[in-house]
Amino acid sequence: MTAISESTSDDATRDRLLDAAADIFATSGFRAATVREICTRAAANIAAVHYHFGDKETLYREVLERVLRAALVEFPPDHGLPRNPTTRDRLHAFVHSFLLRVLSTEKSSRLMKLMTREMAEPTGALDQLVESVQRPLFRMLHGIVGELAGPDAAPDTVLACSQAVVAQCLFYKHAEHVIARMGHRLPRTSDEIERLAHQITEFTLGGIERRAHPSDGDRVR
Amino acid sequence: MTAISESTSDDATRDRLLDAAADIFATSGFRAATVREICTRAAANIAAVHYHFGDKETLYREVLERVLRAALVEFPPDHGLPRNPTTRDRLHAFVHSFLLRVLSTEKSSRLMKLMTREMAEPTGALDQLVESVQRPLFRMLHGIVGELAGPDAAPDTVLACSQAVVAQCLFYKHAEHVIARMGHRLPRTSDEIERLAHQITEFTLGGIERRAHPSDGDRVR
Amino acid sequence: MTAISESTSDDATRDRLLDAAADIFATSGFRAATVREICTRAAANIAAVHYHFGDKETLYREVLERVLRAALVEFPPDHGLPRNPTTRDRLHAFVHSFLLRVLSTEKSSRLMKLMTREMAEPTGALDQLVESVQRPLFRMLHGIVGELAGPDAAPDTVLACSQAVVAQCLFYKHAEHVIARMGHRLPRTSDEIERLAHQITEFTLGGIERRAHPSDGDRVR
Amino acid sequence: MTAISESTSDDATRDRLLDAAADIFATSGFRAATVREICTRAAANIAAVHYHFGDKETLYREVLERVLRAALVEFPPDHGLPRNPTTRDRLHAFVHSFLLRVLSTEKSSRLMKLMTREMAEPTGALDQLVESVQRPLFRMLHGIVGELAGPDAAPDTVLACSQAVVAQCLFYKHAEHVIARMGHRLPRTSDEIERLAHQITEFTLGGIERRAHPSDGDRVR
DNA sequence: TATGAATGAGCCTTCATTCAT
DNA sequence: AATGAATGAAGGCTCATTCAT
Repeated sequence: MTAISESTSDDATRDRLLDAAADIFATSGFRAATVREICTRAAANIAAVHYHFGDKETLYREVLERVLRAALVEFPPDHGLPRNPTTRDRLHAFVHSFLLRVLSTEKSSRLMKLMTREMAEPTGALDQLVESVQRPLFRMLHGIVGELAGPDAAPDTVLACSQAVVAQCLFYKHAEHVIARMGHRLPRTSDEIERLAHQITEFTLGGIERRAHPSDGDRVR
Repeated sequence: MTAISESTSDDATRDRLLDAAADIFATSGFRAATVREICTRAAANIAAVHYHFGDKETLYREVLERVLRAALVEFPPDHGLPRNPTTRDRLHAFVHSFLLRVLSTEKSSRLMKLMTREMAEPTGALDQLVESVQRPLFRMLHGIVGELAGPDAAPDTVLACSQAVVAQCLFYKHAEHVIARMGHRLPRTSDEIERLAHQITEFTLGGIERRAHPSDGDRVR
Repeated sequence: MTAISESTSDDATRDRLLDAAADIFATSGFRAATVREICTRAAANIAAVHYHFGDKETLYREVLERVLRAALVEFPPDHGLPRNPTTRDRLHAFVHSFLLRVLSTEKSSRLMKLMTREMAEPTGALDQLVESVQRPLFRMLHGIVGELAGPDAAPDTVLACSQAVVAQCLFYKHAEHVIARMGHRLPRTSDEIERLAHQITEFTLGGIERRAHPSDGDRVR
Repeated sequence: MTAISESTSDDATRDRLLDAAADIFATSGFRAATVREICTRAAANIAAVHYHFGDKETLYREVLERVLRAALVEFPPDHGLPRNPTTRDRLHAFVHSFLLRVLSTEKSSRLMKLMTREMAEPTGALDQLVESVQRPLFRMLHGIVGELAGPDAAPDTVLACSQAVVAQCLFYKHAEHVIARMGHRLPRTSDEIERLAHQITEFTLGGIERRAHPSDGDRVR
């Protein structure tokens, strides 16, 4: 009942609940996941979720936030950047870390699908994530793309190109099942992810150049 | 009692069910949608879904297939193509029609979200759709990109560039809510969609060129 | 609409319904059988049962009665009796025909299970059957047993012995599944049924004798 | 709130459910019985059956097993046997206890009808009961009949005579309704049951004797 | 006469949440 | 602080029956 004993035992159960919930939400989605299953896997009482988090949705939000933060810590957007990076280096690092967060480990991968799900079908947990995580990231990307496009590029163009980068990165998570069903290989290993990062970076550089300097003419027929 | 009302009402209930189901599935997703609500909105009895479709999932599949086919009829991938189109024209038409299917009308837009949802969280209805709809479309796109990249382009490159096109088009539907929450404008009017189609086409052409002819050097810093 | 065309077409559907219902009731029991399945198998409309019989239960009663009458016609209780039968012959014929009705053909066998079911769980269809079929049969058996027991036998004894005969015959239908599960063979062929009839007859004669002439002493330890 | 009511009410709901289920299953059978009615009679919530038993069928199996075990404890097959029983005593005790289990108290009687029902229309709960209860009982009976028939009796004969015993005992439960409808009295009181046990025992002894020693000739015409 | 779409009551089950202990 | 039995609303589905044609 004291603060000490409280925080000790509590936190253990609380953490087990968060871990179990992450697994089960990732596997089944928000609706299909059941509080009972989460508590069972966490070796906790059926009432534990209500006790520690109030309700299922609050638990879900905490899981989402926690997972996203952990991924950002493991793979920050300046991941693997050299000392004096070029703008291109920074774009590549952004893309590469994005893909790593989204595709790398089995666990992280499954958990990141929650984000994809959330984007297609927001449950209300999305709002806070947009503000605390996605907006800063996108702002960083927007800055990089702005530098690449140059000072004369139209704001619309910079925005569209930035969105194209995000679109390409998310696609491999979002369309995961369709890609697999079409018979195409999904990047899983470090090498595959690195190669994909390179491809996206190059593709993007080409796109930006053409959008930013249309005066060069259409070299492609 | 007249011959007219007779023939009209033959499949009236069935059609009303399909319409109502499209609305509600689009709004709530498969799991959250309830048969009761669908029947109520269709002004039909609770048992009507079972009578006409067997179960909820079959109704869902029929809605999905029906919506997709209707969209493809309204906006075919060669939508608005001139008599003797260049390859670039064909890419633009593909992208433009894709966006129109996904973003244009309020109704179609909401319905297409079902596809996005399905891609993130397949229910089994996806398989048949991949085969009957998505694979042929992707093959067409792959052909176009192959022509643009030229005969010397690596197969991997052509595939990746094709995926980049799909990724950009889907993004505006898939990340709809996030885009809105970030304060960016979603293309809704014909003009906006047309402009976006142009942007994606140009971006893609730039990307393909750079990926296909890397020897040109990195003109962007 | 004339009486002629009426009876022709009607009777055909009606008969198909009765046949189909017999099969399905026999297989699934009254509750588990569905009107839809019966109509489908009879290649009739879903409303046909209501049209021809009023409701499911009336159809059931007609099936039951029809099956029982058919079995009694095929295997009457004096089945195979010689010209001047002894009382023992008549007992044997009674038992044998009883077993044949209950065990012989696959179809008849399954249908007779309806009777067993009905005895354990009467649906209201039993009353009329008791009166029209079972009471006359039992009266005949009671007469036979009375002759065998002799004029001095107590009424109670005659009744109990008659019931013992019925009990033995019904057992092989009623406990069918348990017998099979215990690993014992169920009589199916004519020979097996005939042998069982002989066994039951002999057992019964022994029982009657001992009950009717207890003065003989207990020869069995 | 007291310790007493606490420990008592631990499984109170579960027990009330079992009692209510026994009543209602006995009256209506498995299919016709509804979970709602059971819960209502047990003064429990509609979800209580799921919580305590998982589903309707598991509840049914537990009721069946419980009823059978209780009956076997109250009336074991050596019920009322003297110190040094003869084989005939043991047959009588077997028959008598069988009848008591099946016919005695109102409650037990109704519950035992579940077994009868189960035998005519097994739901899958029968298998375990056959193994755990019926097979050992039948083996015991088979031993008794074997002793009575003597070492020279054919195995077939011993089996058939044993089945005849079971058939006679079950008949009064299985054909309960028919017997009543025919106007014959069903044994209910201890005296009536005892008299019936005596009748069946004697009838069986006579039957066994005749089947086992056919050389004695047919004393009954 | 015969159809088959439509009805509505009801069943089993599921699940997040609550509450007495 | 923590439990787990109990709750009650709701969901998908089934089926005999009805009714307009």
